[in-house]
Amino acid sequence: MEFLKQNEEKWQKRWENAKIFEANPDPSKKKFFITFPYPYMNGPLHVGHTFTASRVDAYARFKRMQGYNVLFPWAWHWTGQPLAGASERVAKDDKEFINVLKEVDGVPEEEIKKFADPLYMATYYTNEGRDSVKRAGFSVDWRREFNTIMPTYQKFIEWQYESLKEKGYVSKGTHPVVWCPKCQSPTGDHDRQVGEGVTPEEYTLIKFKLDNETYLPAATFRPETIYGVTNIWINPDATYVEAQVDNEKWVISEKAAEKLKEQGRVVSTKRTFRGRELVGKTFENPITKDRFLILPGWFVDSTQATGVVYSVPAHAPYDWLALKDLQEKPETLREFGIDPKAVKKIKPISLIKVEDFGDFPAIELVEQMKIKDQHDPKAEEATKLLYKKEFHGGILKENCMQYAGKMVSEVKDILIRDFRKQRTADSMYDLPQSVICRCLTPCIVKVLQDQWFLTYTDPEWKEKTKEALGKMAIYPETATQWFLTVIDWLKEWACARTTGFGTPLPWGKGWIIETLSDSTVYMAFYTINKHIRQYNIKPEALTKEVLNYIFCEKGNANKIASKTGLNGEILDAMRKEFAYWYPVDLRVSAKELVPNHLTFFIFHHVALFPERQWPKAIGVNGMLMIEGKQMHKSKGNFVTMKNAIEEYGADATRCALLLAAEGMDDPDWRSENVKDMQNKLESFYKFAKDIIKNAKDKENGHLEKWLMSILQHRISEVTENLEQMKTRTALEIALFETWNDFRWYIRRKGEKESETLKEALKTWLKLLAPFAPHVCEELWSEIQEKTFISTAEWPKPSKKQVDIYAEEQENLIKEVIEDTLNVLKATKITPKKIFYYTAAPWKWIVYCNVLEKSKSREVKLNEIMKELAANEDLKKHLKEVAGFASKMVKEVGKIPEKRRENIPTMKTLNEEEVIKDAKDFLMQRFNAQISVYSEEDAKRYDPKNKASVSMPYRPAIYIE
RNA sequence: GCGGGGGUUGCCAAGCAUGGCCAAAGGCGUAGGCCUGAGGCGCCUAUCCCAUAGGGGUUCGUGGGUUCAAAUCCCACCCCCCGCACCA
Repeated sequence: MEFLKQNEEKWQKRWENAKIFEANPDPSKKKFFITFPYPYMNGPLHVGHTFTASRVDAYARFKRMQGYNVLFPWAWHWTGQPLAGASERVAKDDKEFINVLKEVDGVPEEEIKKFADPLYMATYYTNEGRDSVKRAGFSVDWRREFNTIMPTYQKFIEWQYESLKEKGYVSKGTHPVVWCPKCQSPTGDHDRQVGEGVTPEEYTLIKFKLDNETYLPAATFRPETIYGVTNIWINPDATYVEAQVDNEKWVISEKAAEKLKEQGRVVSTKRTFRGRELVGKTFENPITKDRFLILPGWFVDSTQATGVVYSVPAHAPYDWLALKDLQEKPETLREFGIDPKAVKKIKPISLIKVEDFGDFPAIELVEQMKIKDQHDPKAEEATKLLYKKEFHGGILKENCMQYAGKMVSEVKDILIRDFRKQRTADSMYDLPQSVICRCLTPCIVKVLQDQWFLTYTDPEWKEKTKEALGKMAIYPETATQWFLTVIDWLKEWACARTTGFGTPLPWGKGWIIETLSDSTVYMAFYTINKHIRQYNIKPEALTKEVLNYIFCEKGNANKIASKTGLNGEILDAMRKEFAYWYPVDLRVSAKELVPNHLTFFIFHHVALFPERQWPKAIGVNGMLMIEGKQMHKSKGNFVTMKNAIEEYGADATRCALLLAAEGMDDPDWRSENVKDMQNKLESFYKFAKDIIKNAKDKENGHLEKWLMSILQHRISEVTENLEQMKTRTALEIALFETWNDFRWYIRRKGEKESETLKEALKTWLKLLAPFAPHVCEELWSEIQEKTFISTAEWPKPSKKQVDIYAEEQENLIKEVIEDTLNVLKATKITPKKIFYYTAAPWKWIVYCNVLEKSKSREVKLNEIMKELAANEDLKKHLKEVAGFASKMVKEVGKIPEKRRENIPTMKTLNEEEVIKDAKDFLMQRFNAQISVYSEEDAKRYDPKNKASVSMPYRPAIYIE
């Protein structure tokens, strides 16, 4: 229905004109500062953004209605490489890419050309994005908007980084990256043709001694196995070099020498030769000082690490297979001038004790798995299996010197550290698989020098961050554990890079602060950007002193003002604005940001701000799926925010998304569901309008009381769930459950012309307004409310309106229907007459008694009987009481706790009257005549003598 | 591999933390009826199996266990999703 969509734009304009979402400090009101991580502007906003932002907006609107002064700002992330990369592809006339921009992003032809300028591109998407956000009806204060390359923002980031450095959270060091030699830049996952997800791995190099001055560094992930070395493998056909590496003479593969040059080593090659030259020589184990043979190993990949491999046949299947092979080929050995007897003598050396295996697990595995030779693919499998097994469950044996008796997993790092200290070990990086850059150049590992890091390793910083986390509310709570492990796992983070947009590192020429590092405390910038824009404050004025004054209350206002030329009052206003809004009360994002952004967000806040300004809460949600699949531009299933809203309208889009998931579950966007939601909202509109139009009868019968009573529960439920960011549950109740209550009322009443319905509708609209604000606003105005529902007061459940008796009357009717249906179903009778016989008063006494007893502990029949026997009213029925009471004990178990408490407070329910009252309704329902008697009514019609089986809430039934 | 989250009745999805109110909410779909000129929309009813009297049986990834009692607790296993860093 077009009407609802037009309606949306109408209300968006009105909200804007009335400035109801512009929030200013108001000390008389509690504040609530809620944020959505600014989106990266290398493309349009999509339904994933819409999902998270809808949660943020629903919460913002909820809090606003609760009377909080709510600030929900918005900004745009321009920092980083992809924006530059994307515009470069346009500049290079990348057809495929341009097509995506046209087809998926919907960029007009004439605009695309201008995208060769990355700033133009960013501006374009930002403008588009702003339109979409407004069209979604998000309650944003736009006066605080910015992008991250604005000079004023950059002054803020400079302040942040200078402060971090002063506090000692920034360090300088080296860092390995996957590097494209041609592009001369790190090759991120997105820039790769081959090798997604491959990261540099650090090998330990054991420096075996070839002679007094020459080392043969063998690469390994298992340096503990040095105690089991029996020989070294060299590929006789590969090219090796003798090279000066820093101050030592190393023999390594030619490739390795090249690699080491990129890893901060000074390498000069002295001599190049074939591997076979080394074969047959001996070397010394630097730990045990034993000497062993170098043997030919064709399986050695000289392009991997140093091209030198040491052999531990007891624990490495490949080594055992290769050794066995050679032992059976004396002629090959002779070719290399090796005495076959010497090789025959080589015995595996056992050094790890591991469950399920004897001394030589590698040999056992080779036999068990029937691995033929080193070319058998099962050899790889066996290697992995054994590695895992020995790492987790292995214990080092006697021959491992001071490490004997320790678990492999716990001693590994210590051992590496010790070996390196003794200078018997070194390290190098390499890629476990090949990585090829988009430019088709094979990548290498480069160790970047002079890299700047955020020292997330700092134990005190970690501790403080955990403390902050402990004080925060995390929605859902299950995400807390994840945050904790991330805080522990985080290592030093390279916070600067050399290309792309961003704020230059204030002290490091050529470095730009990286995207995930310039977006951690910028929420503080929202608080002052209002003034910066309003008074056109120049970036030069935002000096360190000014910002220290605003954010840290350091310095003297007058002095700072006169020094910078800033108006002192404005300076103070900024300081107050920050002090008013901070801390951030809630930040919400998808779960993919937990391991980086959201955790950084906590880290930086605790580093820069005092405890009272630490964030209060984080909400985490799932990742949006499209028709059950991940959304990807390349998969052609990319849905933009703009398109979604154009097609379905803002309210339907929001509600469909919110209804799809909560917690960390992934919501699924299904166009069918959204379409359906659109229909639902339309019929909701009609339904509500009908109520408004027809409201005239002012009655206050039990049905009215029932409706108002139920509504109070709905208010509590929606409020409680929303409070916990359970947006799905909250919406489900606000929309569907409440709707069902209204339907029940109307059906029972037989018409919908009551004033009570309209009153209830007002509350219902409020409960729904955070989710579907536009349609609610429209209906609110049709009730002739002059205010905005967006700023109306959130309903509070009223105890006075809760009417247990009215609720129980309807519970009785529902149970009567259920039982009747069951009988009809079992008997397959088409009823003409239905007779109900309600339980006698004495049964109610017993029933309530049992209920009361059941509240606390297990019901004891004999105790109950004692009490009942004393009751005057039961004297006449004493014989029946025992049997009935025991029956009730069973029956009562099926009743919800709440009702168990409620029912006895009524003492009794006049069931006969209640059912008689609903006679017309039941008649319609079953299309039969309805008669009601009390069980004790002597004149009742009861041919099958059913009446005696009646129980409270379960009248006896007879159908003919 | 490591870490985090999950696997519920045709589908989506509640419930599982505090075992019994659970044959298991709600929505969708499907079937029947009403409404309509016919649609769509809306409304009502049904939707694990059996049952001529309100009852019984079998279900909650798989296999065990604890218990009077398990979707819910414990153990093992299988499967799916997300993250693993210089990149937004």
